[in-house]
Amino acid sequence: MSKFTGTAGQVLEAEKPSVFSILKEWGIHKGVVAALVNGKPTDLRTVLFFDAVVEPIMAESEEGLHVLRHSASHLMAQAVLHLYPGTKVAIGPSIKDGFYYDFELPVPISEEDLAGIEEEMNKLAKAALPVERLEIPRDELLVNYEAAGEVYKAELVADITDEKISVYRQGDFEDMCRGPHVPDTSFLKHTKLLSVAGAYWRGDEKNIMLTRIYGTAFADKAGLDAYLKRMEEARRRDHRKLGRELDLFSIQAEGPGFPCFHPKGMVVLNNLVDFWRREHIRRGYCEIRTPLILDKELWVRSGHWDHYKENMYFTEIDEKPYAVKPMNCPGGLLVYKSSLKSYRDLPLRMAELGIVHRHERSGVLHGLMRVRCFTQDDAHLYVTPAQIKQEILGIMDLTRYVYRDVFGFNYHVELSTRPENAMGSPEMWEKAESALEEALKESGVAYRINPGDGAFYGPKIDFHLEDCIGRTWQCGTIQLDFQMPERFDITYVGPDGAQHRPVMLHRTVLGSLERFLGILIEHFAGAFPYWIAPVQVKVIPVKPELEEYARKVETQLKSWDVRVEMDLRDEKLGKKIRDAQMQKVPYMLVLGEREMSEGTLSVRDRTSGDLGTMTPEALREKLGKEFDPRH
RNA sequence: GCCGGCGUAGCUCAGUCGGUAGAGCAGCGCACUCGUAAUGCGCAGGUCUUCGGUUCAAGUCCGAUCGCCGGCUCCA
Repeated sequence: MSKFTGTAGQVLEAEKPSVFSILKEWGIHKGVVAALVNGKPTDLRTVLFFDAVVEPIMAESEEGLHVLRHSASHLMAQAVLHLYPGTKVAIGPSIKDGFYYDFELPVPISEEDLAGIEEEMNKLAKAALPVERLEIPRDELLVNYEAAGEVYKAELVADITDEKISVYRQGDFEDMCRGPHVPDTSFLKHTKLLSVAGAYWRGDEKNIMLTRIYGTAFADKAGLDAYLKRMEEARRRDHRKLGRELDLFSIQAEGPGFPCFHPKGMVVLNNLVDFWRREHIRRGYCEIRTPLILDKELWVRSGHWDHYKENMYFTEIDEKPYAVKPMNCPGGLLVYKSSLKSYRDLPLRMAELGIVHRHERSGVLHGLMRVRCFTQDDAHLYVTPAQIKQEILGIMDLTRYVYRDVFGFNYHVELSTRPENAMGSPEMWEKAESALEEALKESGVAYRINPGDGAFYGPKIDFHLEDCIGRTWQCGTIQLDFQMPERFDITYVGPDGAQHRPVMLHRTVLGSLERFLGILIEHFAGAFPYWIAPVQVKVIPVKPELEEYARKVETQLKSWDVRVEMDLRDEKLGKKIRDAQMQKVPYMLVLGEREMSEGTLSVRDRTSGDLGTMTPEALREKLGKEFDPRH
């Protein structure tokens, strides 16, 4: 007899019960997909012969969905093998919001084929095939996979040293897997296949490209429907679609990855930059601007030639080689070196809205999020070693202020460490990495380590913002660099009168104006906050005869620095309101005979609708209270 | 760059079996003189991405090209 304890104080003594029977005995078996046995995820079918604490994993919980989706990936693999005999299976994990499975298929498939696979999955789900766990000796499994021509599975087994490997079987399908899984396939009735894509075996582009099918699974229909609806909402917010509809920017075939900003997009960018500049001045930064094109020799000296050439564009001037800058630091260093620096100048915070060009591979371009020319809100801080931590904390404070307080974003922080093509000694890297980590710890923010993702000249702290469908984009970054100061032999005169080497911090807050704008568009679904909206107020006369009064109102608003547009088209009021709403203009002023005779305005808010009439002064006061980080 | 898909009017999309291109919105004109999310009528707008091939005939079939979309790899 073994003794089992539940988390709500349940107790049970039984002889070799299954996990499921224990939960059933306690009456908590409904909606359960697996269980934690002494904290370890376990199948419901598993038979226990030792004392244990047993806790259910509910289908709707995060772990439950993980189990469900992982099982769904097996179900999909089974269906694919039925429909496409000869398919080799690779790996099929659960991921955020769903799952995928990679296959080598005998024939290419497209999204049109997904319906057929779904149908087969539903058939298998209905059949309620028991999902059983087997323990197979490693060597036997390896031989079996090799004999079956399952080269990918064989490769995976070859890397495992355990004596026994667990395999899950459902009907005619078996897959090596840690589990746990649902007890039978009837748990997998709410699945949806989403897309098919290519994916390199083991994520290495030197390897063969497999076919990956993405899908998702939920505990019930409501969960699945809610997810599909959320995806739809995400598409509605896509910055590429809104960018066109709101006439913010365009990217033409003549310039792939090189966006054109339209007048309205420029208003947003200019306000953003205006805010950025004020905030930096407040925080003790100065601003510089360096050339887009500089002598190739500079890039050899900086190490970019050796470490970043593939991403650079080159040109020639008077038969001498030049490069288009992919980063701003070398130019900034030239400015630093242009005069003698004293310790009294440090920390020296030199900001630059630098336009950089980088050759990005064609397949990675994505609206404003991934482009080939972008404006970094860059800054280089030249500091003494003793000032490093304090300056990093200062940048983190600025970042928190901009992301959270000004725009209301969620973000997370990563520490990216030494990459493969790193420049400089391992000791320097260790020193730099621990300095960053120390600052992170002191700041108290949660962070995770992103190994091998540092810049070639130093480790970095990265700030990631979420877009509308939960994809995250790196925006801000703080990079600690001992290399460039050496390479460029920059110095400052210390209090002792001797030459000392400063340390360099590279950092951005917004990251790139382009990407940040893309994220702003999606975050606000195009309805920008008042202070940054391209058009803040739309003046709408009820009929053409009121043009004169409308012009008067327009002039008055302009004199208050309000960005105002008039709609003088010979259209019905409803139409003009609708158009202004769709352009997401924060305020609409409806002007009719009544307003003209009283000298008032009828104000409509884009979210709450008609606010009634007010005097121009009252409107001015109201607009003056709108949030603006520059005030 | 790689895998798969898609390119028809400014935008969103029809276009059957290969027979010589159509709608809505936007634009322009006219009428309506209008009160909080689409007034009506008319006009104009296309080398069907581009180049080549098959065919009596190609938007439609085939190949390439450029671009875009979803991923992978790579990155702000």
